[in-house]
Amino acid sequence: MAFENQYIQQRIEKANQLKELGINPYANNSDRNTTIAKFMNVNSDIGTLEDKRDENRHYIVAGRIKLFRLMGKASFLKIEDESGLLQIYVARDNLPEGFYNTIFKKNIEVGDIIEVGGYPFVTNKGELTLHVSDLKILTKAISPLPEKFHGVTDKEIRYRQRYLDLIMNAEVRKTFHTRSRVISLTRRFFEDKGFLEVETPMMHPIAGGANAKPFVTLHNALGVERYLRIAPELYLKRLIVGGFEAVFEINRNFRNEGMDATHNPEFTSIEFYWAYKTYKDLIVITKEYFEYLFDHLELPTLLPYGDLEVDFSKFTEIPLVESLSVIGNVPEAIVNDKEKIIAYLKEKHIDVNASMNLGQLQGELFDEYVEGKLINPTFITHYPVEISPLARRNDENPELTDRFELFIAGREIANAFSELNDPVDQLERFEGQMQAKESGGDDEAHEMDEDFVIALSYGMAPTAGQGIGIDRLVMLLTNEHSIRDVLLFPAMKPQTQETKPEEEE
RNA sequence: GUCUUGUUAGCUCAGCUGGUAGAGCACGUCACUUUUAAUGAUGUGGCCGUUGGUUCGAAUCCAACACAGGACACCA
Repeated sequence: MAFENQYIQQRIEKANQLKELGINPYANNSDRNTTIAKFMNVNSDIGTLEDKRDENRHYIVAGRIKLFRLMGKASFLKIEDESGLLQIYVARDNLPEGFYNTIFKKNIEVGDIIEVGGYPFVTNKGELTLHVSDLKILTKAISPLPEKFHGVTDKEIRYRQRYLDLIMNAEVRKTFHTRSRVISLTRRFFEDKGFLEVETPMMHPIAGGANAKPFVTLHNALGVERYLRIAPELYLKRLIVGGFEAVFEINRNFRNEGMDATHNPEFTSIEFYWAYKTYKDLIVITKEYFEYLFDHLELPTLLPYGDLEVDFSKFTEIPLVESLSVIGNVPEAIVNDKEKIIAYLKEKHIDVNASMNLGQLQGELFDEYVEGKLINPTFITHYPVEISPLARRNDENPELTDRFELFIAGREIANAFSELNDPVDQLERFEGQMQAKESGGDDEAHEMDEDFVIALSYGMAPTAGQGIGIDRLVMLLTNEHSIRDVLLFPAMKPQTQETKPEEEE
């Protein structure tokens, strides 16, 4: 059972005692009239006063008890609200007759949420403190909090019971404040640029827009399977066909793949599509976007990330094939020769499927020798057409695409390209992907989406589009190294319960 | 999916080459009206992740399983 623990039983008993005394331990309302941060701010002058106190000021604050130091007829407590931590001084003789001994000392403890009224003063040790004359319990906590000094460090508890993590760890709260700011700023940035925020389906008849395994669900009324979306791309481009010229969507994608420090089955991205623009315009807007974020988040352009230091004033560009030799130190003579790449990789004991085409092999080389070395922001441009089924071919070299991916701290942060708007080419690319799937080489190849090809057949203006992984971006900006630390409720395996008795028949 | 490390009180952790459980905090009781992880005294609290095996005897050794962390593989 849930509440059989002895400490919880003790606390339930205290809640019952409060009820018997006519005090509801789950109060209906609070008369709080300021936050702790405002209290600290407004009363920062108290220490300069002659008595170090001002009994004419009166504030009511509320918060959770984090520390309880009881010293006979007086106590010091620390209470915390979202804005900060405040010491309060509670003395017997300042409270109604009997309150201190029968209610306060006996039935109020660490973890409870209380409301206190009183005046500000500064203690002998120099700490701004609220001198309490009224105290009311707002919410009784019947489960005890983790230990006051070490807090909760067990990652499993922190993720499964995130509320405990948030109660105990102020820096975790700060990370999620930053995450919220990033999303809010992103929205504002694109709105200010004239983009329209749209919502496209989360349940797709065809899992398109990326190469990934989807989650499958069943729509009972229609009797059909639906896929949780792996990307919103094909719907957003349909909107460009429809005449919207700049759209964006910030939302979740779902991919039925492994979980690790940089992958969660559901993750947040922004995708935006911009008509009459090319990938070169996207490079410009991406730089502006980062500048905007750093400005508003007040981050230094020389940003530490673990052992690394990322210089956000130094965005560079380099074509993918060139990066193989220049950054990856792969011999220049082999990078455009399929057989030589296979031989080279074999020599380095890297397994490759012999049926891979040149573009895929160049992608392999890039992943192996270049990606991890891209610390400062780097736009890798001109991806091979074979690994870019939705991107426009380059005018000078049709084997390449007008595409880039942005890498920072050795990780992909964004993927962008001038969109393929030739419907016949798009159809052929889908067919090529289907072949790759059937020949067994690539079980995550892109699905055929005929309806999308038909949409393109009505004409999509030249358009550039980009996706940015918000979770990884937040990781970068908050110096976190696991995606779980920037997701409030990361995916976890269920904990095994005792076997259900009714299923034993 | 593979490898690897971990799982002991509400929390943070000890527990050696097997002899049947320890600390700090928290909690209970007592003292204490300016403390800073308050202090002093005293007490309660354990399916030692689960299941099996070895053994006279298992928190400890072995195996399987579950969950978690890390690394690799795949992906964003």
